[in-house]
Amino acid sequence: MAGPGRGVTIADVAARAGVAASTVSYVLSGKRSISPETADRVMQAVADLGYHPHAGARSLASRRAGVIAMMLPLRDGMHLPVLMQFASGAVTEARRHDQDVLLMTADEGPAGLARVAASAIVDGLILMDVEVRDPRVETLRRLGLPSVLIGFPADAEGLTCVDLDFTAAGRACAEYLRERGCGDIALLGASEAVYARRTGFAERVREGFLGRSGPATVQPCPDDPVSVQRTVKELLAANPDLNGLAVHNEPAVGHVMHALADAGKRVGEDFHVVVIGPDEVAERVHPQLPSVLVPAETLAETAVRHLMRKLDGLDVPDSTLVEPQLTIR
Amino acid sequence: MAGPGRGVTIADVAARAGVAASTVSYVLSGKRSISPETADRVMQAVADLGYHPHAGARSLASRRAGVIAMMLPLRDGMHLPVLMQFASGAVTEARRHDQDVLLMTADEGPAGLARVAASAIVDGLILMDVEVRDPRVETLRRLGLPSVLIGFPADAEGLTCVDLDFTAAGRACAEYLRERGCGDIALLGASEAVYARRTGFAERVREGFLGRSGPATVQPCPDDPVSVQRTVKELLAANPDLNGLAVHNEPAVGHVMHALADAGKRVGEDFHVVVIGPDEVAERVHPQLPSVLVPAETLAETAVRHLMRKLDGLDVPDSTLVEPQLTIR
DNA sequence: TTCCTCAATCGAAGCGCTTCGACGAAGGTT
DNA sequence: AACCTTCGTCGAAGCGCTTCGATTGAGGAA
Repeated sequence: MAGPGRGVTIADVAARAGVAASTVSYVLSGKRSISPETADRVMQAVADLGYHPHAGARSLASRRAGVIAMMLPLRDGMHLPVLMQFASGAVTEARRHDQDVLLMTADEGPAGLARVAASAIVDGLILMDVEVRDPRVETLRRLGLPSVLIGFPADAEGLTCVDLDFTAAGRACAEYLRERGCGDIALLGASEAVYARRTGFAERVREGFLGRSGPATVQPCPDDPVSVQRTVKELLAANPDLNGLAVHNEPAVGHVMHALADAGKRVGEDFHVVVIGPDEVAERVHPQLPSVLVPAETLAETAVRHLMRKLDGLDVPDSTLVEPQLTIR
Repeated sequence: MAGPGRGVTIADVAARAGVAASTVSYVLSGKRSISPETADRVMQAVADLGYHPHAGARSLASRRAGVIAMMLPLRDGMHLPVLMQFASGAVTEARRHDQDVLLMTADEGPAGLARVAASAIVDGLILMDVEVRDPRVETLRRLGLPSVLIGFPADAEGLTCVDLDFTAAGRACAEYLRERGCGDIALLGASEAVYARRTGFAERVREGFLGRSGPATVQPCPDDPVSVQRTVKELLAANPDLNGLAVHNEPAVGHVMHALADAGKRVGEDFHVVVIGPDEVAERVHPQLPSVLVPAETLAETAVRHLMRKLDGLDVPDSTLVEPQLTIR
C-alpha cells in the first residue's frame, strides 16, 4: 500500500545528506547561499528518497500555498471548447511556475472567494468571464487577494484585467471584407441575450466592425439551425447588395454556410465570409474560412503570468489587450 | 488591504467564545460531544469573526487536505463540452462534501500523480478518459492513493471504475430503430482513430448495436463536413434498404442530417435517426432528434461520491456502469 | 598577530490546527 | 457513603516545514 516516497520528510533527506533540515530547505528554496558540494549531496538525497515537500506544512510555514484558483463560468452561452482551452493553458502555465490550479465554478460566487481567501488554500485568483456588473468584483477588492480578471468589469479601477482586443477583432473582420471588395457587409453575432449581458464583449466587436465607413449591419442571432436559416434569409432580403459577412457565433457557422448556399451565394467568389471564434474549432470544422481567432491559450497564459508577477510583488499593467489574429487559408 | 476574516485563527474564535481551542475544533468536527450551549457560543464566534480554518494547518495536523485532484485529458478527439460538464459536475459534488478540486492535465502523466501523492496536496484522485492501456494505472496502484477512474483499463483489478454503459447505449439505439420498423440499420461512429485507441468505448457501443438480430452495419466516420457527406453517400449506396441510422459522433450530426436530406430521405417518416452524445449539445442543436445521452454530470457525481466513500474508509463497487437514457422528443 | 567580515551551516521557534490523555463534575450503583 | 461511569472540557504534544538568529571557521585588513 505505502509505496516509496510516501512519508519522506525533510528530516529524512537531511539525515541522508548529513546536514540540518534547515540546510535542505535552503538548498531547495535558494534563499541562502549553500556550498556546491552540500547542495549536490542534498539534491542527491532528494532524488534517492523521492522527496516532495508536504504542501500543507509548507503553506503553513511559508504562508504560500503554491496553488492558484481559477473560477470558470459554467453557464449557458459560453462556448465550452474555449473554456477547456483556457483551462488547459492556465494549468500548463501554472505548472511552469510550480503552482497547481484549484478549480472553482462561478456559482460559488463571492462567498466562494471569501472562503478560499480566508482558508489560505490559494495564493491568488483568476476570474474568467467577468461581466460588466460582476458581484464578485467588490468582494475581490475587499479581500485584497492577488487576482487577474479575464474581461472587464464596469469599474476596473485597481484591478488587473486581461482580454482579447475585441474591438480590433471586429475591425479586422471589416477590413478583411472591404479588402475583398465587399461593399455592403454585415456582422452576424450571438443571441440577443449575450449582447444584453456582456456589453464588454459582443459590444466591442460590434464597435470595431462598425468603425469603418461604408454600409454595415449588425444582426444578433441564436445558434440553432432554424433560427440561423431565418436570420440569414431575412438579412439577405433586407440588404440585397450584401456581399460580405462576419460571423461571431461559432456554433452557427455551419448553418450559416448552408443558408448562404441555399440562397445561391458562392462563398469565396461573389460573397465573402469571415469567422470570429476559438482556435481549433474553426480550423477543424471550416478549414476553408478565414477566421479571427480567440487565442484562449494565450489569454490564459498571460493571465497566469501576470498573477505570478503579482505574487512575486512585481507590478503588472492594469489592463492588457491580447491582439487577435486574422488567419487566411 | 487586509479585509475581515484575514488572519482569524482558531485561537481567536476560542477566546471570543471563552473556551479552549481544542473545544472549537471539536465543535467544528463533531468528533467529541460538546454541550449545546458551548457549541452555540462557538458557532456564533465563528460567524462573528468569519473564521475559516487554515487549509494548510488542517492538512498538516489531520493528514487530510480536503482537496481531490481531477486529471482531465486534454487532447484531440475528446468532445470538449462533455469535459466541461464533467468538470462542473465534479466540482459541484465535491463542494457538497466540503472538498475542493485540483485540476491536472493528462500530460503531467504518472510523474504528476507521484507528485501530488507525495506532497499530500490531495487526498484522492479522479482520472478521466482512462485508456485500455494507460501508463498512469500502474503508478496509481503503486501509490496506493484512493482513486476512481472514468473508463476501464485492460487490467481493472483492484481499481474503482465508473463509466457509461456503452453496450446498453448501443443496444438502446438498435432497439429504438427496430421499434420504428427499420429493417436495415447502421451505426455511424467516430473516426477510425477513436476506434483504434479506445476499445473500451466505441467498441462497446458497436457491440451493443450489433447484438440484435437483423442487418446492421457499423461505419466509422470523421467529423468534417466533406467526409461526412461522402461517408453517408457511400453508406446509402452500399445499403439501398437502409432506413435507420444511429450517429455516435456528435459534431457530425448536423452534416449527417444535411447529407440525408440531400439524398432525399425524410427523417422521421421513412427514415429514422438516433444520436448518442452529450446532454445539452444534442438538445440544443437538434431538438427534433431522439438521443441517447452521455450523462456527464451523473458520471462525475458518481465518481466523486465513490471517491468520498473510499476516503471515509467505506467500500464501493469495483465497477459501476451508469445507465444511458434514451430521450424521445 | 589580532580583529573583523563574510560565507556556510545549525538549532530552535513557531505557523494553525487536530488529537490524545487528563480531569472535574454530575449522576448511578452498591 | 464510597465508588465507578460518563460527559464536557482543557492543555499539551506534535504534524513537516520555513525562517531567524547564532555559531563556526576561513580569509583579509590592520
